[in-house]
Amino acid sequence: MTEKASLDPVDWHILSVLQDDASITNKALAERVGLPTSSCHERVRRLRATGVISGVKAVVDPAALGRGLQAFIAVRLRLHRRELAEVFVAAALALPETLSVYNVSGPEDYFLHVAVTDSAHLQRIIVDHLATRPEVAHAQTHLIFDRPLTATVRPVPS
Amino acid sequence: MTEKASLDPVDWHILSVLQDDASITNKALAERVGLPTSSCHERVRRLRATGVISGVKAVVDPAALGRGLQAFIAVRLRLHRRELAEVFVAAALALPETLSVYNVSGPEDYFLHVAVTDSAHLQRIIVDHLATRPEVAHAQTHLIFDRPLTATVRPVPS
DNA sequence: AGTGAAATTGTACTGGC
DNA sequence: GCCAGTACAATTTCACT
Repeated sequence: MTEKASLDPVDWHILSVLQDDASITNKALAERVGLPTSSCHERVRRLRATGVISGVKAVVDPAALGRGLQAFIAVRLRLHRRELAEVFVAAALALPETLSVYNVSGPEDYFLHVAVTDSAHLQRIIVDHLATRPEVAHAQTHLIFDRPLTATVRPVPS
Repeated sequence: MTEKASLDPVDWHILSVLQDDASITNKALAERVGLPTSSCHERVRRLRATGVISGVKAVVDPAALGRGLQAFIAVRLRLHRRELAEVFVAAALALPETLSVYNVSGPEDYFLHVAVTDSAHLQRIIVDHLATRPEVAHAQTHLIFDRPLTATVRPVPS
């Protein structure tokens, strides 16, 4: 199951390219990594089959849809309502503004990553859909400045 | 610039599918949304041209590569070293374990999203590459339980 | 103008070396 | 792991609502 397939430098090169742009044709990818198309295709097939590449997804920019403000909302649940965690998670995921929900350790229980139009919109979400939930003890907002800086999964020298 | 192109329900349907799996063929996508291939292709082309779809990326699962533990590291910088923020960000992105860096408001200045092999590995990163940096005042770790639950960008009823 | 159908060009993918 | 063939899909063109 967790048989971490060991990747060679060419595999990492392929992953580097595909994490940046997976709409590249196999032909162009093969050229960039210096492989014939059939070999390159087989490499990609294996990376998918072994679960290293878990999927290929279109990235939608919320800012292009008028939702240019992103934030993390750190939520603490009431101790005696922890059994309602699943209810909370379901409600959080049902919010159309939600991008991701992280169940975390530490003083807070959940991090919600949301994309909203402006601070008023954010305030409305928190007041109407989070702070008023009985299982929620506290919600702390962290506005995200600029754009999130996203890196790729890279090899870690063991 | 920020001309939020108004999308109809079919566009949202397309976005919903492509955010889940962008490796679907245009033909299959057209069938699922009930459109001829040419119309569907044109819709997708426009979504890309207007920046709504900012890219197509392969999703790499760190767990399949032996990095099954993820965490947020909330970092607070020293007030009188804020001008070194760019240096810190560069260092954070250079860490191969880093997935994303968020510059946030609130008591903390940065959230680092990292993927590591285990808690010892995480400890090593923090001690060797974060806590010892002169501009870093404090680093608080939030382990991420389970898998992050990721949603898609969806329409928000205005 | 944007949608529906068909033809062409190119690539993805499967056999064999 | 590399080469060549076959089938299929992406993309353009044209007619229509």
